[in-house]
Formats: sequence, C-alpha cells, structure tokens
Amino acid sequence: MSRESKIERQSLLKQYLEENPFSTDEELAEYFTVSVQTIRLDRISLGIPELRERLRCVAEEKYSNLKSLTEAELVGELVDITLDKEAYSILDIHKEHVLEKTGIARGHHLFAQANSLAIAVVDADVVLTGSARVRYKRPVHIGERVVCKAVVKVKRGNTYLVSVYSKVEGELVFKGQYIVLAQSEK
Amino acid sequence: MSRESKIERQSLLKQYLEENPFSTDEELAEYFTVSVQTIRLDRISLGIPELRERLRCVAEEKYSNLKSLTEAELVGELVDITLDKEAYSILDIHKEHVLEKTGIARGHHLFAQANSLAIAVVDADVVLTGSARVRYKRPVHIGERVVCKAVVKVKRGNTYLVSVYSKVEGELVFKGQYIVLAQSEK
DNA sequence: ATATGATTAGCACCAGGTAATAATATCAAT
DNA sequence: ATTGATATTATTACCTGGTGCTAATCATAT
Repeated sequence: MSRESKIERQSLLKQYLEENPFSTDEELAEYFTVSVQTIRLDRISLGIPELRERLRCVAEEKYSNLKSLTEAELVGELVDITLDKEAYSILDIHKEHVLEKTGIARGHHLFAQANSLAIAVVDADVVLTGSARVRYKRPVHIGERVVCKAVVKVKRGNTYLVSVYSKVEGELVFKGQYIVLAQSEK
Repeated sequence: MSRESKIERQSLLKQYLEENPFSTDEELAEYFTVSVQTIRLDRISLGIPELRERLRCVAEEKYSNLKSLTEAELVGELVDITLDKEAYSILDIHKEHVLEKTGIARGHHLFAQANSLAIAVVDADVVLTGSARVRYKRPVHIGERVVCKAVVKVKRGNTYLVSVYSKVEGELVFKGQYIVLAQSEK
C-alpha cells in the first residue's frame, strides 16, 4: 500500500473498517504502512472507538437483535388482541426483510408475521401450526408498514381455523388460512 | 446472595453467564460474594473463556450470522440444485428457531426454508411467491436436521408449481405446494 | 492434630488500548 | 535557504480485564 494524503487515508480507513471492523490499530498501521500513532490520531478525528468498544457494541447489538428478530415469539409488534377472537400486529419492512435486488419483502416474513399472530390469538399454553393456505396478493416493498389481522373463524376441539389478512395502507397484500392445534398442558 | 457450595456456585455461574454473558470477573465476584480469584478458578474448571473472548465470539458470530439468518436469500444451506427441476437444502434447528417452552421449531422457519428453496429452484432473475399450501406433519425439535427437497411439478408461462418436502431422518415433517411467479427482467 | 480441599492474596506479565508530551519530517510560501 | 504550519512518529505513564503461578489462610473431617 503506497502512501496517500491524510484525507485520502482517513477515508480509506473508514471504508476499510466498515468491511473489516475487527482489526487492531497495529494491523491497521501495517496495512496502511503508517505508525500506530497515526492510526490512533485518524481514529480520533474520525470518531471511531477502539477495537474493544467496537466488539462490545456489535456483540450487544446482536444480543438485543437476535432476540427480537428470530427468538421473538411474535414477528411484528402486537397492537391489540382479544384471545380466541382476533388480534392485530404491525411489521415495518426494513432492508433485512427484502431481496436486495428488488426491494421486495421475502415471502416468509409476511408468512411469519401472519403465522405467529394466528398462534398468538389462540388461548392455550402450546399452539402449533397444522397447515396453512396463503396467498400473496401484491409485493410489499421496503419502507411499507404491514398491518396484520388474525380472526378465529372456527374452533372445534383443539383445532382452530384462523383467517389472517395483511394490509398496507388499507390494501390487501397477503391473506391466509391457518389451521392451528392447541395442546393445553393440563 | 448467600454463600453456596462450590458445585452449586459453579452451576449457578454457568447459568448466570448464559443469560448475562458480558459480565467481568469483578462483577461476577461481587454478585456471588466471592473473590475474583474464585471466579477465575470457576471459569477455568467450567471451561468458560474470558470476557473479551466471549465478546469476540459473539461479535464474529453475528458477522457471519445475521447475514445468513434473515438477510440470506436462502434459509438453510443449499446442498444440490438442478435449475427448473429440483433442489435440496439443509437446516439445523438451533435454539433460536424453537419455542423456549417446548423446544419445538416455530412453523415459520420450516416455511422459510421451503419457501426460499422453492424460489431458488426456479431459474429466473426475480421470483416471487404467489401462494402456498403447507402442512405440518409433526413437530420438529431442537437439534434435528431438516432436509428439504423442492421439485418443480408444472411450469406454465411465468407460473411454476413447486412441491416441497421436508424430512427429518427420512420422516416427513412438513410438505407444501408453492405457486411461484417468475419475472424475467428482459 | 493434621491432612484435605476450597478460597483468597500477591505478584509478574500481556494485549490493546488512552492521554499527554516531545521530537522529527514534510512541504509550501516567502 | 529559512521559516512556519501541518503531519507523523516516538516515548512514557497509566488503564482494564484478564492469565499463570506461588503461597497463605480457612474450614472441617478424620
């Protein structure tokens, strides 16, 4: 790596750290063939914290993240619920939900919102999906807010038929019928 | 916190760190009202690495992970594919996929694996799910490996009918029929 | 009373820094 | 060529959150 001007190097440093955030100052110094102190000065003037701080942030982000992304019992945010009757949830479509190429939400996220809401609306300790029929009416794009409504249509013994409707600004984008099975543990 | 026996404390320590992995030895020592040295000995005999190591692991995991969990075009690992014919993927069920209470995989993960495979098997630039009928044959538990097979049954214009079968050790756990729509961008 | 296991303490050392201060290099303008 | 400004490098003291080792203390069972 040849020597560049200060401004050049700093912008390269910023870029480099974005793709490669776990480098020590020493490694960076070697990479840019400058002294460790120069790297430190650069980090300071760019407002980039030290390696350990970066690790800590990423790790903590993950911990609050994984929980809400995949470990959540419910995908989306529950806004209203009447057990054994109906429930509403909201999911905002962000970049992690969409196909990079098109900005269209991947189908399974809409499914997940609907599925988890269908399960939440049923009043029992353990509820499993038995089967589902879903239809995607139109693609949902990044930035849109999906409002999902689940309605218990029929209850027969442990089996529930739940209809789910997902809308964006009043327009139906997805609907599904879920057969869910309740297993009260008593 | 009152003093417990060594074995008791160590099992509590392990538990505590699982839910609360970013504590320093000093904080742990305070929490368990023992000396820092005792915490260190406990960590060693439990094979638990130091805080920085824990942070590093979590942070690195995230960097290889979030991409593959929610941003991945494909849920699961693609093992074989013949475009427009059939494809196979494998998904190992970990704790982030299951309901904590029961250890049973949430339905939408099986759906996501099947859905993304049904889309991957179709040879076109942009492919969207139009509708799906899925059936969950039996619950899938933590630790199980789901092998998913997608087969293109019928192709009519831009519309494909794809059947998907997910098995655990040869036993069918999930099946679905997906109608997917290809939109070649040419 | 003493052997045993568990706990605590003390010390040297390490990585990857911060903070401050000083010395040197580089380069443009006079 | 000299000066002045800016950039870079070097040096030193200090910090956190540890490792690794040795030694001392404490409780208690035999």
